[in-house]
Amino acid sequence: MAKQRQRLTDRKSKVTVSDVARLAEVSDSTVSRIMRGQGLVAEATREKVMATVRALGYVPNRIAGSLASLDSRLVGVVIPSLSNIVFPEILQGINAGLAGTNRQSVISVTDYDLDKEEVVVRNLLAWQPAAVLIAGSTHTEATQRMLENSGVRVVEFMEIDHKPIDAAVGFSHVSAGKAAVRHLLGRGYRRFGYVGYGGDKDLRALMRYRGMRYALAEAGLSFEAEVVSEGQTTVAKGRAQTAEICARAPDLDVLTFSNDDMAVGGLFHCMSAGIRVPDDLALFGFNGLDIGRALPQPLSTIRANRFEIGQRAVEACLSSEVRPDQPISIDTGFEIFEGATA
Amino acid sequence: MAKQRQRLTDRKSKVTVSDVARLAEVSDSTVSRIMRGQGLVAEATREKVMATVRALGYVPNRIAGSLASLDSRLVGVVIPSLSNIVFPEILQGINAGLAGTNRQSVISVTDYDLDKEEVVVRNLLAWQPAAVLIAGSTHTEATQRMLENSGVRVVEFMEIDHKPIDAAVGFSHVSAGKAAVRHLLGRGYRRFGYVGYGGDKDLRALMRYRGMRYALAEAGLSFEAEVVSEGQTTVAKGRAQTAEICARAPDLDVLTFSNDDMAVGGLFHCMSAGIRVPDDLALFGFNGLDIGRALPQPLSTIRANRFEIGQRAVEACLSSEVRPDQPISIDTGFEIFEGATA
DNA sequence: AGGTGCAATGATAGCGTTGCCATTACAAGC
DNA sequence: GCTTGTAATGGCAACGCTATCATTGCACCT
Repeated sequence: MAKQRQRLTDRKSKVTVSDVARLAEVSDSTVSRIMRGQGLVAEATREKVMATVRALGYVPNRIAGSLASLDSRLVGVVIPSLSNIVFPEILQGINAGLAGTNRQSVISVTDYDLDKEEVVVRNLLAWQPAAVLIAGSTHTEATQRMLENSGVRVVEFMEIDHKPIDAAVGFSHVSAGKAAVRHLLGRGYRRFGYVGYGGDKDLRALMRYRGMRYALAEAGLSFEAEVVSEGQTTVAKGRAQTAEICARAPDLDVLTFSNDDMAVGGLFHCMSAGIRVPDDLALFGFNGLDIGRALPQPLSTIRANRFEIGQRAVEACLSSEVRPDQPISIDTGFEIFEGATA
Repeated sequence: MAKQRQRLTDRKSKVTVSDVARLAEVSDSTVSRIMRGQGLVAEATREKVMATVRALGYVPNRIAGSLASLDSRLVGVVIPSLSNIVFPEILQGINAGLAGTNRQSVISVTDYDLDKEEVVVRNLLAWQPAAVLIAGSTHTEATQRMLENSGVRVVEFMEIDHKPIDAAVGFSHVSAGKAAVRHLLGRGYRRFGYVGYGGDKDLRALMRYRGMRYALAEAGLSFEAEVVSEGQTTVAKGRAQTAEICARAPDLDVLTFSNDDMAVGGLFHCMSAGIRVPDDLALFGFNGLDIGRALPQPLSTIRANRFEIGQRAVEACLSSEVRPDQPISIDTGFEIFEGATA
């Protein structure tokens, strides 16, 4: 005699396929087929079932569905921050790429912390995603191993300076740093200062910085002053740090910033302090943000197409279920925007 | 004789609890207990099992776990946009509130489109979230019904101008609009212009606008000119639209903007056009963004604590599994930031 | 010796769906 | 009439885990 277990049932009197099937006088299979829009179903049956679906307010349980079909339709996205406008822009590209597919993104934020990234990746993989899109190519050993062993497609976006696990989409930050400095050297600047943030947390900012130093060294130069802060990038920080570097090293030609937010802050300082830009001091940002273009004096900067990075990252992982034989890198490039501040 | 079905097995040679259990010579239950950190387990057993977990690279399948325990540990978050900095800030508050709990957020974006919101909510509910946090209180009828019938906790954040389904966290945008205008009237401004975006999409901007009109009408006044655009808020748009309104109505005292982005653009236009702020023309924004404070001339605006909104929204829905008898509204308030542009 | 209580572990039935057949109904062809 | 083919539907195990008992082993009492 079967013992009747009670379990957590009664919980929320959820409506299930079986409820719908019973009321519509069809089998579970038929309801399932209709809800998924797959397989052959007579029009009359479909209407009858849909009517009861509406009547009962049935919402399919994707958790059960994913378990049964062994496909979660999820794409995990791992980014370091949401407050840096750059990442929301990439997310828009990702969502655009995902639109029309039946895939859905799940976003996790690491706060530029590789240990947090490890936790976040573990949690993500537990949801059996079809693919993982992750910012950057520097991870803890454990993260690296998890991603490799997971078997799912992994696209590392933002940078292509390292060899990817599976695929990478972005551009070379080292090259971008070099390009910025070479451009400024070409315009005659010689006395460089650097204003940055993120310390050793924002690894891409660090790579650009390295590229800049490399290009300076080529010309027998180096940064004559640097002011770097921790934490997130803000206009206010850029302003304060620019004030500081100006006080510390008054004879600089040009300041390069870790990004546009900071550079805009720098410009605001100059406006307030009566420093003429670019005659007294030139400013050069990075990212090509909207705000830089709208300034009274458009900001000189390097522009990268972030929306495209997101979109192509999605394409890269949706193109095939299996990883390529050789890791692939997709270069989305960058361009110098001359502006009026350098 | 049992027929041996093949099914999609072999798929990814996934490691399961049973695999771990067999190798560690314990039962599935014990492995499960250890992975969840619940129930009594001898230290020696734990170590033995964890060793095999590491050896096999076992990652628990949360899909199966959620189905079995009838608890997904997911909190759905629905926001209109990621490019409007305001929402990432709220997300940070939400993540902060979720930290330490075992809950995890899942973010969906609606692009200020109520029909898209409906789709997004349906997809979210299919994942059986423990709660749904959704921006705003205006939804399609179907969305409203789904949320009501889902039985899960629902927190509508950003505004408290409407009666919520379950709970609301935010402030009154109508009051904020009124407060802005009354403040400006108090400072002697009489000839008002409005520069906005979002048309009838951004419903909260619209409510603030209504509040402004109401307060103007109280004083026997109205907007003498308005320039409104579609789409998302940008500094560039603010600049262009300010130029337009200045050309169209040169005698205005003060411009109120739908938000700070637009107002910053307005200030940039004034700088370029040689319009003295606030003597020739005063500017008043909304949101209290970081950039407004860092300007050479701090932007006059209204500040709301968005991080707190996110955090308290989480608190509200985690405090209890069941809805309160009466819908509750939590007012996080706002404050006028005097600044130097009005 | 025989109970008692508790720590530790095991066995198993679901959780709500879907994949994979099997089955039915009915029209067309011989 | 009897296959044969195809559209439509049904039955049921399996997905990987956890909730809920049941059981075992052992120290400690009386």
